[in-house]
Parts: sequence; structure tokens; C-alpha cells
Amino acid sequence: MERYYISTAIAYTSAKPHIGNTYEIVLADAIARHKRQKGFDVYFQTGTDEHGEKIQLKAEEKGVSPQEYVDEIASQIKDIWDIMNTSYDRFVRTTDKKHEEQVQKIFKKLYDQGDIYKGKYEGLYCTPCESFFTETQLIDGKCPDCGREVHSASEEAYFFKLSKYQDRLIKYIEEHPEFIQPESRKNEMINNFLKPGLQDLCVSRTSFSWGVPVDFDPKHVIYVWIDALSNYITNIGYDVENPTEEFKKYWPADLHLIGKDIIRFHTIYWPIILMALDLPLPKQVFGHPWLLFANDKMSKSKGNIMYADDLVKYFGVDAVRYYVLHEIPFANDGSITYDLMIERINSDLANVLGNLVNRTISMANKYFSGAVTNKKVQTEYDSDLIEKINSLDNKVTEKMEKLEIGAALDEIFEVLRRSNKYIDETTPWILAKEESEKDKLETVIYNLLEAIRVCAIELKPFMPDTSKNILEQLNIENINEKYEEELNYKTNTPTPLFQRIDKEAKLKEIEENK
RNA sequence: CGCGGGAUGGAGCAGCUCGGUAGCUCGUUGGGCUCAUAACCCAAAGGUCGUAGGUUCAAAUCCUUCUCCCGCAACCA
Repeated sequence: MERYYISTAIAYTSAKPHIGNTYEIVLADAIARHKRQKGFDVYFQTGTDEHGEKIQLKAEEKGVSPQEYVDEIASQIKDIWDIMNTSYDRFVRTTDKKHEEQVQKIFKKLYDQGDIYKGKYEGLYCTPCESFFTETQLIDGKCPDCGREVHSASEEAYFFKLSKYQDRLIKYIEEHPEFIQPESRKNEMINNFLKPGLQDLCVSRTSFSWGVPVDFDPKHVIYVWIDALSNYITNIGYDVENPTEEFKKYWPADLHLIGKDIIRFHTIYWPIILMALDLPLPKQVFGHPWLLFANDKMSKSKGNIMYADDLVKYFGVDAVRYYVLHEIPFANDGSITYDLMIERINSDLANVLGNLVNRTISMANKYFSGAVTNKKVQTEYDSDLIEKINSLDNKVTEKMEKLEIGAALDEIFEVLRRSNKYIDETTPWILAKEESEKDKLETVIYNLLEAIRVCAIELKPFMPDTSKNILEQLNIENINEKYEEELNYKTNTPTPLFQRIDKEAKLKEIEENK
């Protein structure tokens, strides 16, 4: 069986993730579920990045140990991933013992082979804040955090010789145009970083202690790059001397799904680390756009944060999944507001999808007591509908291959819309009045049930609960994604999939719960 | 001249590679239907395709100018 390894970035455990952060796991989940449905042996990994100064400080503020702090946040993150009904195979944490051991081994290997050396980190230092800044980070030449004077300082640190591998990386990127997605990011990386020449990367810190220690020089902790990025290999059994069978099976990853803010780390630092370890590079890195609140970045200070669990409470998990998967384009940022969300749910989920299922099953029950077979008395409208049903799977797959998730969903809704139109064209309620038209009527209902069945199967990666719900109402197995000639339906009592939402009332409810 | 992306009816987008009646979803208005969740179907209104110029029989689509927006600009997850 062909295998498929997909990962999300590991989430930083400094605070509870908002819907913008949660978007990524849902996107990955839809891709993973789609691949499984296509018969791939999928391995889907997500998790948390738990080290670093920021976490150490937050823990101190709260008066708990860093480990206690990250345990708490990691469990919150996992809960949200579960609320979103995501089907990850493994939830990894950078504080896992196994991971930490391998990170130390990787660091040692790179040091031993001369890719990492000990040097001095020179920069502008703010003493009260105990932080280094680059010139571009300063505000009016002063510390961006406290506004006080900074001075040049240096501290001992380990560096990674990135430049040694840069030509190989440029060549790789140019020979693999699909490696960095969307493509505009590829130019950004090549022009801004690779072509001008890479500086050596500082890969250790002495200014804080919450991290994986360098085992041969314990006052240093390994900085985020090597620690966090290597999660993609340490958790599937990479070992410097003796990698496991699982590792050999799943590496290289097919897709690292990440936010656009960390493309550089995944398309420059990570590939170079892999080259240094003599490992193949991941096949593709997709830096997805962001989900904005209206047009603003979500942030605590702006007070415009939406959390996934709250949204699920108001709208249900599949509605939230549908919204984020559908509204975020491939390359541009998407936006979310309660207004847009309600409009989308009403027009797409309640009107087009929910109502179609409801009206079709109602007719099956009313006219045939739910027992419907294909009587093959055709109307002039059948061939178009059936053709659309049969070509749907290819269209969806094509869009998914290109990572155009919203467009894949649109293909399904195209068939649902076509089905609603088919009802008006064939006017079943008129056919029902003539006993002589009974077989034609049954054929019409049969075709509709088939359209809905196939759409339900195609919807499964995006809205798993809804898909299951539809198939239960149809009372039919998940057979295949093509029009079938000879099924025997015995439909159940229909219940609305998505209730229309009264916008004013819902907005009021949300306001009161704030 | 740092690099790159974008500007299309009220909103969000497609079309631009290979120039030739400007398309989709939502919203609005009118009509139809009654199986259905005030749902569904049809129709209409609404855009001189950011600006100025050029190439061409013909440009949203090619070339140039300018304006505005966004991302990146190195140790910020």
C-alpha cells in the first residue's frame, strides 16, 4: 500500500490556540482523511513545541514549573484538536524523553562532523530584558520591549554552518518546483536568503535553561530549530546510528503543512539539517495563509480572538470545519466573522445541503414509504445529473492534489446544487399525481438518492459526522463514489442536518456569553 | 530603483500562460413552485476589469508609467 506522511507544525505551548491556529490541524485532517479514503497508508502527526525562554517566563509568572505549565497547555491543545474531530495518528511533544535523547544525538553528530562549531553570538543586548535583538528589531534604536538603551554584547554559542549546504539547497529547490507551496514563497526564499548567502545559524542558548541541554556542554541548551524541527523524524523512530523500520517506511514526509510565518525554517533550515544528516528531504512544504478576524490578525491585545471550542459550541463541529476549509483560499488570507459564518452556514449547509437531503428523503418516504429502487424510466434530465455524479470523485481528487481544499468542497456543492435543480426540472410532485408516472417518479427519487449518497461519501474528509449522518438517514452503506444502478433503498425518517440560524438571535447569544 | 504577490459589479473569488461577446458563490429585486429547513427553481439590476499611455482589426488578458494594499527582508514559532 502506498504510504503518505503528513504533518502539521507543532504548536507552541505558550497559550491556548485560537481558531487561526486551529485551522492548520483541520486542513491537515481533511487531507489525511482524503488520502486514507483513496487507499493510502497514512501517517498523520501533530503535537506541541514546549521549550524556550517564553515558556520559562510564563511558568515563572504563574508560579509553576515549566513542565507543569506545558503539561497544562499541551492538554488544552490536544482537547481542541479532539473537539475538531481530527484524526491524527500521533500527538508528539518535544518534552518526550525519546525526542530529547535523539535531539542530543543529532546535535552531537552534527558537532562531531564539523557542521556545528562553538563561537560567539554578537548582538545588541538589553540588560533589563536579558535579550538580544538585531538592528532591524529595534524601535528608534531602543529595545522593542522596554524602550531602554541597548548595547553591544556577545555570548558563547554554537553555530550551524548553513552556507556549506546552500548551493545544494538552491539546486534542489530549483529542480523541485513543487517543493515550496505556494510558489511565490519559493522566490521569497531564494531571493531573500539563499542567493545573498546564508549566515551561520545560532543553535544554542545560555540565557535560559528550559530546553534540551547540550550533553557535552550542559550550560547550553539546544535552541528551537534543531529541537522543534527534528520532531518530524524523532517520533517515527529516527536514530542517528540505527533508525527503525517505521522510520524507513515513512520518511521522507510527503507534506509538511505549516503557517506562512515559518516557511523559512521549513524550507531552508530544516532541509539543510536533513542534508547534514544525510537524509532525504520532505517532498513538499505548504505554507498556508492565515485566517483573519475580519481583516485583522487575531491577538489578545486587539480583543478579537475566536476560539475553536467556542465556535463549536455555537455552531457545531462540522459547520466550523466547513467554514475554515472553504473560506481560506490557497494563497491569500481568509477572514472570519460571526456574520460571515452564519451566512455561510445558512446558505450552503442548511439551504443547499441540508434541505436537499431533507426534501429528497421526505419524498422517498411519502411516495414510496422509503423503499426505492431504480426503475430506469428515464427523463431528459438524468444523463446530465448522472454524468456530474460520476465525474465528481476525479474533480475532488484533482483539487485535493493541488491542495485547493476550498475548491474541492465547491465541486461537491456543485453537484448538490445540480440536484436541487433536477428536482424542479422533473417536478416529482406532479409525477406523483399520475399513477402511470409512478416508475418515472421512483427513478427520479432514486437518482437523487444516488447523488446524495455520492456527495456524502465525498464530504467525509471535510465533515465526517455529517457524512455519517447522511448515510444513516439514507440507510445505506458507504459503497463507492460512483452512480450505482442496482441499490435498494429503505430510507429512514429525515432529520435536518443543519438548522437555519437566526442571525440576530445568535449574535445576541454570542454577545451575552462574552 | 531590495525581493515577491495583489488591485475584476455591494462582499468574496475565477478568467490573464495560448489576446476576440466579463464568469462563479453570497447578497439585492421581481417571478415561479409547493416535495422541503420562509427552503428550492427561473429571471433581472449592478462592473468603462486600480491609474495613465502603448502594441493590435481587437486587451481584464501583452508592454510601459504611476497609485494603493499585502508578504518577506535572518535568529521573531
